[in-house]
Amino acid sequence: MFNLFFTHVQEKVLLSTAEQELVKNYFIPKKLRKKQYLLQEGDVCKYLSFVEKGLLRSYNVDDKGLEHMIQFAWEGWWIADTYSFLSGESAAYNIDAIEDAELLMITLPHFEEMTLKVPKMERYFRILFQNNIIAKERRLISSNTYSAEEKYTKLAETQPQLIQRIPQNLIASYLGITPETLSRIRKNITLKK
Amino acid sequence: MFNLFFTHVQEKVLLSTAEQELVKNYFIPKKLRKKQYLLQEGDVCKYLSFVEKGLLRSYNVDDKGLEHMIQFAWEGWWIADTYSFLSGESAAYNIDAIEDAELLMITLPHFEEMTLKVPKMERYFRILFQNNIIAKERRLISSNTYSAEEKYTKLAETQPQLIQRIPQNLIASYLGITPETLSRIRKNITLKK
DNA sequence: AAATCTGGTTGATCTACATCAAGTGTTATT
DNA sequence: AATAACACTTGATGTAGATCAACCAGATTT
Repeated sequence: MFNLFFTHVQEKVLLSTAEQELVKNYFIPKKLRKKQYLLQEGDVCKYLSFVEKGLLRSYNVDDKGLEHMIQFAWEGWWIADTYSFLSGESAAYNIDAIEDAELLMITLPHFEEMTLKVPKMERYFRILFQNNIIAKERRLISSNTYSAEEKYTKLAETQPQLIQRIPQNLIASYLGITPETLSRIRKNITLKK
Repeated sequence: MFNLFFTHVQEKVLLSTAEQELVKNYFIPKKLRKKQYLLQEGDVCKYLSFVEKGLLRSYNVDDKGLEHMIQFAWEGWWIADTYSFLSGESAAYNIDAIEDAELLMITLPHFEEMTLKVPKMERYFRILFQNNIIAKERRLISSNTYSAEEKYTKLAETQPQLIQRIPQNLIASYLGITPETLSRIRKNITLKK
């Protein structure tokens, strides 16, 4: 269950067997069926989750009921409902499974405790978050700078796996465009060739 | 020189006097005049900088020569040229001063070393980055979800200092709209009242 | 096997915002 | 004091992409 997890962690920090055992105990394994929500209705707890298997998405729903993709996560990636504890937004925040998935979850209080008990995990997450900031910055610039077609082609170049695995309508939302526009863009691209 | 710096660090972690001394030695103080670049032309070193005084901006320049604001930073904030070491972008990345500024800079190699030597700083940055991710996520959703007017009014509500202190044309770029559009939006808002 | 649902395509129309262009007031520069 | 440079405004026009609507194919449910 923790195979992929430790493979990924060990790429950034080296844990002793004892540390590994400590870390393991903070995580709760969970399986999700396609379309199932990560959180049950009314669940107030915030989680950070590592994806061992499958594919998830996080998204919010605006006041008009439209979904906006925030992130996709598959094997080897983390996903969290971080956004939701920022107040002042009249938006719902959800995580659910696009494909059947297996996760390792940790609550935020346990996360804080673990990073104190195992400083190497503190380091692991500092590095992870640092890289994530860069990725988000890049996406932000892309969103403000490029046309819909440029955004799509850049995504297709940098993250081909994403294009293959994720339904077009969700990719459209991730890029901040409508499914119709994405469909036309794709048609246009194939015509060019 | 380090007053504000340690005030901010101590909000998240408590450093001993010895640790403070250690940390201090990794930082290089620097003063910048309005419009001066943080990096000299050809400077390859990447820095992370804490703003003690003044106001900076980071931005990139696309292939059409247009500037796109990435971040603003004033007293108590950090700014970095993180984006630039991602390859595959035909874009220049700059940091410069909007107002005269005083900084504390650390190179990336020193940063890595410091976090290893002073684990509390590792923790400080993990928390800092975690919060930054949430902020960027929020900005990304805003960018994909809302109209130009909504983006501006939301920014004005959540970051009024930013509106007061930063020239309109830069705010426009930060929101991914043109200065002309922002001008019209502001006119429109005052007319409504 | 029929019916419903889901993801994608295509067309017609509409609109928010960009672009181009000219003009104003204020702050630097010589 | 004259002039240039800069931040902002206002108007006229163009366009990328949204919206609305109908349709289709494959998968899922009954």
